[in-house]
Amino acid sequence: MFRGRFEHALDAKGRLSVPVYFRELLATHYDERLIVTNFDGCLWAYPMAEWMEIEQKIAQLPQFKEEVKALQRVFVSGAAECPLDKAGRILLPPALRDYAGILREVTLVGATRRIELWARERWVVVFNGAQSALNDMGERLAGLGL
Amino acid sequence: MFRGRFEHALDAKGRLSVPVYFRELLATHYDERLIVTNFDGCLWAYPMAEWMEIEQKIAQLPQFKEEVKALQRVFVSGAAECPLDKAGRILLPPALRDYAGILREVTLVGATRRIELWARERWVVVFNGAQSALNDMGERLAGLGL
DNA sequence: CGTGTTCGAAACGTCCTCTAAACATATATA
DNA sequence: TATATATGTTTAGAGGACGTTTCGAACACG
Repeated sequence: MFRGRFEHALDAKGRLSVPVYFRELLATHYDERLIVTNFDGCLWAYPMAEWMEIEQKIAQLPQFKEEVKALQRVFVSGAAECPLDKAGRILLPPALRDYAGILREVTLVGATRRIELWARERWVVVFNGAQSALNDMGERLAGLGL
Repeated sequence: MFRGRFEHALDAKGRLSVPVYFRELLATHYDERLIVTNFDGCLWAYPMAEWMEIEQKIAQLPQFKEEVKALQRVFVSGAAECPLDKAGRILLPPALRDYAGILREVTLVGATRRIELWARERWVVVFNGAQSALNDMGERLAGLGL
């Protein structure tokens, strides 16, 4: 399970060094392949095995439903395989970088089954938003069974 | 189960010495690893085993729900492992200190399954707030089955 | 009232991990 | 063959992590 936050920077070639902590998780619980896709104004990175499960589920959904088509057109079509190189870095395709507004500074966000990649400036906004959302959703949160 | 209140202070490197009482609880009922995360303007510290249960539950929730994403972005992404060192201290990462407004003085609050860490000034306010809240919530309190 | 013990705070000092940047090599394309 | 793009390697140094010791205050006990 991914958790924790890390501040990294792309190198001149658009490569992002994955934090050692995540690398070790990947090495011990998964393989070293990540699938990265676009969503919510940031990038979602999944270990291959997790991604396959999700893809499988999407494939079972009614293919003519609007929300399914939309999901496929954004979430599935954006997906790119980004294997870790020998220095523990991943190369982020330009299209994904553009989508997420990533130029150099990236905040890596451990989010249980995925890692989110945010352009630093966007993350600040989103984090505060999420926090106030949690306050406003007290009851719904309680409903989650935690 | 954690209970009681303690007033401690960080050292120059941001380390917090955990009260002996909590240390002994950890040693006898858990292992010596704590997961610390940010919530409600303070820090929540869980024994690893407790944390894993919560994380597990979060992983089972619908990942596209707003409240789940918010929870992951605040609660899960804030989580850092803070093992006890040989002097019974934990190192609080700067990001967590900032979040909780902790500079030096910390109030450690035993809260059953977790320990809360508060910046002293905030704690005073929150404690009084909780007190009046208890008065206003007589009925809801009764509904808890105690 | 004095003594001893426990525990937290402070002050040092060292080690070493990790990232980022720079450099080098390979591969592909024109 | 030359140039651009992708991939790999190396290095340095900054920052963080960790351990130890000493001091002092608080407390308990005789």
